Amino acid sequence: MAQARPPTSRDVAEAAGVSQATVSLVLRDRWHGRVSPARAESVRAAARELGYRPNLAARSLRLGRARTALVVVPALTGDFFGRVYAGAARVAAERDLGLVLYPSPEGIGPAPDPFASASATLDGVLASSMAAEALAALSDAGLPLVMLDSEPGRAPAAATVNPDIAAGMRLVAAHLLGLGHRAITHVAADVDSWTFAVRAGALAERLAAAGAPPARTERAPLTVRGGLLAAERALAARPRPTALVCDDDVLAAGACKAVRRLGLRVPEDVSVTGFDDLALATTVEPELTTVSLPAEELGAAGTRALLAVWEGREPGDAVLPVRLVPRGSTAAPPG
Amino acid sequence: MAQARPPTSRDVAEAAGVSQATVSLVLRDRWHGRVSPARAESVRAAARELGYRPNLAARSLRLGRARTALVVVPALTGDFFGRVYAGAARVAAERDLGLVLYPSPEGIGPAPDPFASASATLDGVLASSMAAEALAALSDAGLPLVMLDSEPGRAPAAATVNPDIAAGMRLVAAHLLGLGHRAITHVAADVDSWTFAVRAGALAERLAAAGAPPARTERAPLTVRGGLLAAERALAARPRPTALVCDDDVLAAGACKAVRRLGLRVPEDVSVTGFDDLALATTVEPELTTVSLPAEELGAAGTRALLAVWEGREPGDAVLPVRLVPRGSTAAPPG
DNA sequence: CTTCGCTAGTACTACGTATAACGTCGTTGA
DNA sequence: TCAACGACGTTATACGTAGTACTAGCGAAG
Repeated sequence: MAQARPPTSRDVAEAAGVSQATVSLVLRDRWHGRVSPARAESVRAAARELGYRPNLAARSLRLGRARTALVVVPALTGDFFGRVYAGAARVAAERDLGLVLYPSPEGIGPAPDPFASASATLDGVLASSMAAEALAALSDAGLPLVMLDSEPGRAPAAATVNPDIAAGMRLVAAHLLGLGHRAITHVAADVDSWTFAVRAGALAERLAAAGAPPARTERAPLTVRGGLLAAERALAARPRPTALVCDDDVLAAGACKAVRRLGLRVPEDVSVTGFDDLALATTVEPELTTVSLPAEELGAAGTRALLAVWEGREPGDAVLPVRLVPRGSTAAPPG
Repeated sequence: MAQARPPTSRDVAEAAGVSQATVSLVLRDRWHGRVSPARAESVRAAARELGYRPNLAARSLRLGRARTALVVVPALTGDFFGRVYAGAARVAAERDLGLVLYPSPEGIGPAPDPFASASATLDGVLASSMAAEALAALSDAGLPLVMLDSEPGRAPAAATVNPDIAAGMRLVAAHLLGLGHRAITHVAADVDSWTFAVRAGALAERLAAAGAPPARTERAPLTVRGGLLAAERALAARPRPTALVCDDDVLAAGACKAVRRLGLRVPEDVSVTGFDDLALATTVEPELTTVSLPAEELGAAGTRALLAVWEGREPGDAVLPVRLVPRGSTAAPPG
């Protein structure tokens, strides 16, 4: 039978015939030169025997910190932030720190207090800029904050980690220009966020640099249906665009549907590009030409930045390289 | 300037000119008849003024419990468990309890200790059966455990909450039989899990009840590519099946790809059904006929079951209704 | 005028941990 | 011979909270 009450360090001490202080010293690996190796081993054995787990609440209380960060991501509806979290969790496991995942319930329901729902002492926050609602509550808490995919240098973030969105959009533009496209419509996410502003800016800039006409723009909510409707509007214009540059793979999936709904083909009649390289990109047909973002590395770098802050170093802003992944949704324009 | 150290209940007491005990009484709403309304209000005002937040570590330590549950889900790669969590979070917010999300990094990396990574005192676990790795570590912790999508009545789960998978698969079978299909192949998830065994059993049973020939079976890893390869094998058989029943929408998406890769059409030549009604189901073309599971309700009911356990009631096993969603991927067989 | 009861609080303690400060031996150098 | 020292542990305390047991004051009942 398991005991009703979980064993404490005092129970371990009693079992090993030492004081509670010694147990703490041994299990925290602070015993070298202060406890004999034999005793240390017997303490560890007793702890193992009893199935001792340190009470994290007591530890946090005593230490005044918890080596734990809150990871704030948008509502979990895709695979992108799952990958970000996986990267963060990998680093966290290596460096022995805790992560509490907080999926901001944007548009799903009222946001519970991130702190209360975390139920733990937090001493850092790693947040995606997409989780705007939750950030307000967090900003005035005085915790070190590392932002993912957010404008560098803006307080109160101690550091930012960004994929090189601008370079990605330039690669998309160059790819389409190289195929011969000139009539391009930008299916833009209807979200007021720096990351999307950067996409628009980089696209315009690259087209201008090539002497191509500027892209038209259709705004769309960040859903498949949003992409579909925006693309339908875009394709109704004359002359018809030969390429649709979408801010996101989800929008691109919708755009592909719109193209076919009008009796046209992707990519023969209209090329479509996505962004993010979600699982979705290789699920739909044709598979999407898109920009692959280093999601895992984003989470990992963010976590390292937070560790840097804790250790008193200045992490600075990081920009991670991205990659164009040409697939079946782009081809030379017709004619 | 914010203070270096966050304010404690003692700071609030000093500001309000009362004792720390009074602060605790007032803020925990245990003051009725023990503290005058005027004093109570002044305490609340002082707390607001200072931006007081109770130290959760201290509270957990004192109370010996945290009203916090660990939610164990498989690695976050789709939208299903995001919805489960949203449902759980909704109930948690209503009933004032904390949830810590633990995405089991199956196949992604080594599993960190669920307890250590939660960084909080836990007194319950809500777990999906799909997160097998993490469950081993959890099972011997002596915490109340509510399982989602798992065989009822198996220890150590205190309760289970399941969508009515068997009914769902019977609906699929009836739907296809009604359309006239007789040559059916089951594209089965190659995962040793109760939930998939139930699917196979219900399909076989329903076909037999209708006097139809039994389904053939092709096993597939739970990926788009897995579904594609399995469906290719299935479609190579003679006579060729007229319908592919897939254990999951992801497999169904792959199956659709396989059909088209062989120069056939969905649903004119081959019908395809999915399961789960993921976002994916309405993203691919044609949209998938599938079984919609009440994901949010699954999370909500699981959380309620955990609350029941905490309150000393016996929650019992729950089965939630499912719904067939006919869409474009099924039609009458050719000929 | 005592005593009871009620209101409106306060003092104090325990939760489990980490660590600073403090013994207590046996050994060693002068 | 004795102080000094190192090796090995222990005692005691604080972290912030919740709540139990107490007290003080005061009006009313006896």
